[in-house]
Amino acid sequence: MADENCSRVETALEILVGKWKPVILYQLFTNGTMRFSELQRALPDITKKMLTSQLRELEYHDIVHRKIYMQIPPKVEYSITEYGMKMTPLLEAINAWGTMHIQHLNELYSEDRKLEDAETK
Amino acid sequence: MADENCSRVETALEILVGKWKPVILYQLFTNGTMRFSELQRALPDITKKMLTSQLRELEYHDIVHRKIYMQIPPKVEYSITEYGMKMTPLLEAINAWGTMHIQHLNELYSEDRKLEDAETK
DNA sequence: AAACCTAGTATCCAAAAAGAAACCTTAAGC
DNA sequence: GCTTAAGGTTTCTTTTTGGATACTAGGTTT
Repeated sequence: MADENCSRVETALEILVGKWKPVILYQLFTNGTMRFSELQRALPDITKKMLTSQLRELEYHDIVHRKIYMQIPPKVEYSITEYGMKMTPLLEAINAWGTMHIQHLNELYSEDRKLEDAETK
Repeated sequence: MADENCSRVETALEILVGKWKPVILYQLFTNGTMRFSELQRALPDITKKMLTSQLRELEYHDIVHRKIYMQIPPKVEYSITEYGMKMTPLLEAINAWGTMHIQHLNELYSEDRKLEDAETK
């Protein structure tokens, strides 16, 4: 019972973590449908391998849809599924909390920065 | 601008990820104040090293408070800070989404299980 | 005087995740 | 018949995480 709540939280987190998923989701949420190469261009620091694996995981979770055009050279389009759209409130909640928390950390540790500023003068 | 929203999401996630943080938070949220050894007993699979490092990170983020009693043998108590309590709605949102998502995955991939069931007969 | 207690550190090692770079496919264009 | 294009996969290396074990401090108990 103790661990059931946790496993749900952990399940939810699995989908978000992996360093690149938030940015990938962000791209797809804001740009709608995107080709593989468009995602690569939008996220220059991610390798093909990583991009592929993260997209596959999101696809497995029914968050992202992968549409293959049978043509050469290949064309593959990625988009957020209808089910994936249901994540919007969650992402917004996380975003809101993150925003507030960055602010909070700033207030907590701003003393350090004041000292640094004073030293550089 | 594209990455600012992401960085907030990522900041929020940093606090939750690290495999053990959700369980640690769960313990502290449900049990209130706990000693180091109590946490160890409640989470037998986590090593001292991990428990220490996760608690220190949570402490840095002002989610967890660490109270040291100057006595021998040492006594240290951990608890959720007042600020940390503000995470409750977020944790509940993540938990709710996770619950729904597990259900969704079940429905999506239950075909496999039906086949397995048929085979074992 | 030896052993025990708590809350850790320190050191070393294994495993997992991530990155870099080369390779693959197949049709069209030069 | 060589190159290009898109969307990957494969292989190898590096980095990051996590775990096991031993050790510490210093007062209390045996």
